[in-house]
Amino acid sequence: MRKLRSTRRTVNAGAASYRRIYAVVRRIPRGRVASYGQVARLAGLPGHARQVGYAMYALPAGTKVPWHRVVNAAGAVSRRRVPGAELTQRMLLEREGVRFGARGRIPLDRYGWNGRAIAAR
DNA sequence: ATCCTGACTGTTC
DNA sequence: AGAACAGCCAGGA
Repeated sequence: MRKLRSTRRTVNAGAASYRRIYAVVRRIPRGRVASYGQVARLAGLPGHARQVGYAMYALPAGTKVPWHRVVNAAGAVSRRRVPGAELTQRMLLEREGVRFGARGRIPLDRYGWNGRAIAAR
């Protein structure tokens, strides 16, 4: 893991980042959601929200990572390349008790994960 | 190695 | 509240 440092820096860093990202996502409590930016920050990659999305995209089918708990900063399910998957995510969240607002947006002040413990609200 | 695209975000209009 | 911009990084062509 740490034997390579300079030449493969890019690839290595990328893989390590993915691991960190997944580790953070795994920590999101059931019935809570976190934004891509928040996950990035907690993973030690501030400002790399986009990469978090990319990492999610790279997740294999049947993963144990609760990727559906990651939404964008607006509290909405981000549109994806493959239409329909958004509904899957929404379904998974509703199954955990997350309620969606009028325009399919989740009130982050209520379901947002504070990054450590479960906020009262 | 260069260019384009994308599960994003904060700032500015 | 919604739209335009620029920044960031990885992967495929």
